[in-house]
Amino acid sequence: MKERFLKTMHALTELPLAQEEKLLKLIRTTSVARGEHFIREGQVPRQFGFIGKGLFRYYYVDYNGNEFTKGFFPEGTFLSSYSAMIQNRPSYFNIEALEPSEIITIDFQQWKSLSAEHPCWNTFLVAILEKAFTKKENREREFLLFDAETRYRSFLEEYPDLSQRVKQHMIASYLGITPVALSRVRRKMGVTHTT
Amino acid sequence: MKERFLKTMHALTELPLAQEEKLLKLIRTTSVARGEHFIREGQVPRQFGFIGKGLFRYYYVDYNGNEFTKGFFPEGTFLSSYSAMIQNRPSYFNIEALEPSEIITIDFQQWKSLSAEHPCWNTFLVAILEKAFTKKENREREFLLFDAETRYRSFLEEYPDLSQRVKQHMIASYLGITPVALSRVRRKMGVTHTT
DNA sequence: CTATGCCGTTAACATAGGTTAATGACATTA
DNA sequence: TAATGTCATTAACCTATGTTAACGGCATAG
Repeated sequence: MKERFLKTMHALTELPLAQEEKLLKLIRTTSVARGEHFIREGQVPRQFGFIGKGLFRYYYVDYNGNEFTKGFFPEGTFLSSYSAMIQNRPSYFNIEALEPSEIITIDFQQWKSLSAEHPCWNTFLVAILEKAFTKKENREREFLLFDAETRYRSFLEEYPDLSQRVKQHMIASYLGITPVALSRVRRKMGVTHTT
Repeated sequence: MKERFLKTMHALTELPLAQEEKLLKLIRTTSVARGEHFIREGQVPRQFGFIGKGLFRYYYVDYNGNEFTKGFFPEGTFLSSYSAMIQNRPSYFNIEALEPSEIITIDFQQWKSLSAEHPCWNTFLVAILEKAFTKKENREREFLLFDAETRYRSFLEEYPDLSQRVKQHMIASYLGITPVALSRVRRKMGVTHTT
């Protein structure tokens, strides 16, 4: 897992060896059972993570108790309620493991101290934030321009494996529709149900 | 305008005087007429801007020619098709002045050279990107959780002055609905039309 | 002043998607 | 095996929003 983590880091920025070693001293590894939460709505995040193995989803719950999936995060991606963490306020959403997962965690305060030490960390942050921003921008575009069927096709293209790993009602909640509506879209598209 | 620009920069990061002076050598000021475009879909952005006075909107056009407003940007904010600019690819959306405006422009290549010189520029970028990300995240949340009326109320809260400065069909296209639907929502809310 | 065009409203109708409930497939547990 | 629970599908009905078209107010050009 550490290797995958370092590979991902290196792809995002150049890391001086001394800095890399300091970072490695901050990491902890944990297992997360399926259904377990990395963060719950209302909690102030004190750490962020990196997924070595497994799958997570971020989701909101509305005033009626309905769940809306903000995103899916598979192995090789970072894990955090970022806005809440940097503003030191409660998270608006939940992060839940959809599969038994192995993750790395890093304490945010320790990370902040480290990142103040060397400019490479800001380069890293810029790279991460640019990626995240571009992704959100694209999602905004799809909500503005596309109907449910087109958003579903786009989801299938972007995450070809997830339609096998994730329950349909969660995909529906990611698309902003009900499971019933997704089922209708699938029938219209000629997709057939496989368990 | 230069003063406002510097004030905004200082609010985002600490600028060594030498760096500030170099930045000021890069800026150009321009007037943009109402209806004129800062960037058009399909163009590769070569510069970004800062709005000293006026108002802009970012908008997509779909395959049917319908316009969808991505966002409104008033004085004191930055102006760019950021994802396209950093990836050196054509912009997916247009940026248009809704009012006669005064802006500062900065050439992206020159900015890149400057920003490589000193870590303060990455700190600045991180601050900007965190803001932009948080804003997009919030918009995603509203599309997922809220119906059109709730999104309209939220728009009115976030941009109290814009309902006076912006035509309703543009507000509708920002909310992801038609002008007809917005008019219905307004009637239901008891809002009365003032020109 | 008059003609024109743009905009917001309204109405009538069409459609996508929400809601509820029933059903069958499958997996889990007693 | 039987009982239970979860999930995707389907149907019937409902509601929000899209589409088209008519209308009136207002600004602007002539």
